[in-house]
Amino acid sequence: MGRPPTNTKLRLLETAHELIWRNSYGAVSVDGICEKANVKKGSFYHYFPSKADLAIASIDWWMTNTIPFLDDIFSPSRHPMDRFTLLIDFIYEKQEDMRIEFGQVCGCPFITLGSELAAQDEIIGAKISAITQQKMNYYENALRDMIAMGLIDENTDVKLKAEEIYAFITGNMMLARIKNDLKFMKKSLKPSLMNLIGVDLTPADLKKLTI
Amino acid sequence: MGRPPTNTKLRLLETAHELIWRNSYGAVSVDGICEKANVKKGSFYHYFPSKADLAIASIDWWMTNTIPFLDDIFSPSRHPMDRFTLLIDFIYEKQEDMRIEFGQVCGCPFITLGSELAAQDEIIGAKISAITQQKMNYYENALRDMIAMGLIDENTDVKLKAEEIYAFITGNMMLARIKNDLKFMKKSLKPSLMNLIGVDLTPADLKKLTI
DNA sequence: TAGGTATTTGACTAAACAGTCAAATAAAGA
DNA sequence: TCTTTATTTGACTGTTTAGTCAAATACCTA
Repeated sequence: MGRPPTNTKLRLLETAHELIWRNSYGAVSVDGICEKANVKKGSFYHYFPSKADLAIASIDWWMTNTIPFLDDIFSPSRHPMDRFTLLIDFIYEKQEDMRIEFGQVCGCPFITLGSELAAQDEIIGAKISAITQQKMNYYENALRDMIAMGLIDENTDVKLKAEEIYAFITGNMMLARIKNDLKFMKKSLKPSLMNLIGVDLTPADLKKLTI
Repeated sequence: MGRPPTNTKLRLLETAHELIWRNSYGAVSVDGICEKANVKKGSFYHYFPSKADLAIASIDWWMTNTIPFLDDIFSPSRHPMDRFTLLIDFIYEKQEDMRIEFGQVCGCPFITLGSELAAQDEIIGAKISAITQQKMNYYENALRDMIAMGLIDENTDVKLKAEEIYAFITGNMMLARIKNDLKFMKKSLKPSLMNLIGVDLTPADLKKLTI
């Protein structure tokens, strides 16, 4: 009974996510989101109590969308080194797509938003921290498999190493956004990451890791 | 002849820098900066043509302030490993000071602002990219000394390694800001960085690198 | 077809926003 | 003391902002 649900809420989530990712939270207005999503302001506030709530919801929605991809990339059926190289491919391809479509390398939406708002809104800080932890769990899992396979030093502190990996990838995405340039990510991120992880590769193997 | 200069412009630069660093560009208003700096709005626009111009000027001013510290830390008279450990000390102490004073780990002001505005304003993107390069030059210089001293592999690509170092430190500062937490930076950043650089250290030496 | 309910609409507010300007003021030098 | 010049002031504008609300609408079910 009653009027059936529409895709309005989803359109707002998608639009907000895209605009905030491409620009910033502060540079995007509720009016701007509504216009792009073809939604009237009254509808906006029917679905979301505030602009900040939409931002948080859009982050949740994007992470929920991302998990199946991470589950695929970090499938235990894959060789653990392939998981990391596939992760970099996945990241690079998305960044390159956006650069082509919007003329702008956009970096990581979670980190960009978190950096902007963490100091003002501790809910968003906690949310992004949780996502960070969630991603590091995939890394830890893969690192343990690498130890089991004798690919890296068995004394590796996997929690620490996972944090290093996350910080390294994050830093590179941030710099790619600021420079609006994917050269480093394309040419060097994979071999640099393998070196950070502590995998021993021949120079010939390293060369193959350019995207 | 004429009325002598005052410190009004400097007060605006300092205040803008602090407020934008602690919060974000979008969350800070011209009115807010003026109030905190005890400057009337008319004076603001006497010194700066726009809010964006002030932000750029405050970044320049902060980098100019920072250079003497970097020159000291990266003095060729120091052992190159000490340069990097001192750099981490320098970063950590500033972050800890701000955490105590403002209750917030603030991260890197250049990167935070760059990440927020790079997509909207390419002048600021270019400015932050230049600062990034400037910092990496210090790293490269130290890395070359490390090669000369036989501390790291003589085939190390110093340009690449400097980029890795910068991305790694940047990523860690960003995560510290988002989590509002300096634990990783205090406990693990130094040894992780040494490992990334490729210095061979005994476990005992590594332990000493906690701040 | 009537009743119930979620959705949509557009006009509305009040505050905050960046930016303007002419006039007032303070100090140094002639 | 008068001129010159940089600085300061405060009142002003027009726009954009997030958020409100009562009424209208669409559609499902009984």
